[in-house]
Amino acid sequence: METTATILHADLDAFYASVEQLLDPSLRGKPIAVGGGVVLAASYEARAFGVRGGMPGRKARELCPQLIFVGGNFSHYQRLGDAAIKVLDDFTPVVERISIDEAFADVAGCTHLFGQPRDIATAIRHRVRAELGLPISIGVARTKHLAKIASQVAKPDGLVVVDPGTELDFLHDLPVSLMWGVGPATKSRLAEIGIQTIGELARTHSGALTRLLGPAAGEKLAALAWNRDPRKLETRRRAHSAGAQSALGQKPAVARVIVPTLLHLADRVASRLRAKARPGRTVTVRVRFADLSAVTRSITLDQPISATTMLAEIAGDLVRGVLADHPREKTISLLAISVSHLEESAELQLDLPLGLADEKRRPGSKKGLARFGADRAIDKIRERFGKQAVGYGTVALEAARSVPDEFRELAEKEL
DNA sequence: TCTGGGGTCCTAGGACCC
DNA sequence: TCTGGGGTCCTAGGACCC
Repeated sequence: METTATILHADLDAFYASVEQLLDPSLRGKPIAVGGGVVLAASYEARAFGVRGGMPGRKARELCPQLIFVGGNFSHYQRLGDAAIKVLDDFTPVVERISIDEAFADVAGCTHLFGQPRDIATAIRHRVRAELGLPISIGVARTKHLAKIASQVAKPDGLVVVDPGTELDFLHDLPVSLMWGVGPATKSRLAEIGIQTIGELARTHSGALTRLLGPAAGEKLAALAWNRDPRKLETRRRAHSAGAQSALGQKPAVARVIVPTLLHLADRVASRLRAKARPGRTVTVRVRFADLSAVTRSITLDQPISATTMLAEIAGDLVRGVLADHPREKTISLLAISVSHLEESAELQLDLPLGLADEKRRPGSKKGLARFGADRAIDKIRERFGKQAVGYGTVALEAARSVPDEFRELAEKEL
């Protein structure tokens, strides 16, 4: 069955850094990093020195003394990322956005209008460059996995089309680390049995892979290594969970630290849930200790919640449980709250605190109604005057925050 | 001078039901 | 009383992705 390669994977190159260089021409051609304490993105000039995203700013400066740190024009990132995706939308409705700077598109249905997939990809790259001033790389293949690998190979600012018939030749010489689902742990496990290329992986007996990686991962990698990728594009994916976390440095594990932090995190999460009318049933907290080891604890409620103080109290109970089980840990370095099992709530009014044994939390109780009213009031004030107008203990946390809220919002998925 | 923050998926054991 | 099997949900942890 000889089909055509119609799946595109488009990926803006060094996105945040490219935007900064676009906005300030004096930065072009220079090694720059977006961020401060942590490198959020590095230009290709900086990458040549080994600077990578996620790296501590201090280490980046060691590797590249002339590195220029820039503040981050977050609103422009959102605007330009959206604009690039819109270019894809002009060619086909079958677009699956992966993140702010990356998307799949299937052009099978529009070649009669715009020509071969290669021509469409070329046109997209020209338009993004001409209209937005940004470099974008595109991979074209029959499967999502191969299109994604092709765009990685195409970078920076390139196009790679993998025609049917040449797929395995293309794939099998590449390192396994380019595959979806192969991170540091899997890479080193594969290396233990002498597998470094995708071809070597393809030729490995499936039983050996299953023993090494488990049934799901083993079969998946074996299939991908032979370019068998059944995944279709999903144009409308909704999030299954929403969370927030805050790195604290090294803080004592006491209520004075924990309570306001959880309230702030609960506020971030719960206000998003309320805004999209998607309360959730499972609350998970994560506590990271001084040595960066972490513990999670979760509870699944009978009824979904999205009230801020309710969420903060449940999270507090879970965190206290964690600390009670680890009495020797006196210092915490991170707290996180996540809500999953998200439901569709037709009416926000349904979201009263239900489902706990605690008498005070029964629906219709005065306390529950009062809290519900407080959330509504805060949501309304924010609608009118902005997020900063009112909040929970944000001032106290200001100094500890290492990543601006605007950046956090860029990473949020549509609920 | 030991990496931030928002997500997804898989695994494995236990509880519980049929 | 003992034995077997399958399915689903919950919890905790790990790996991975952007």
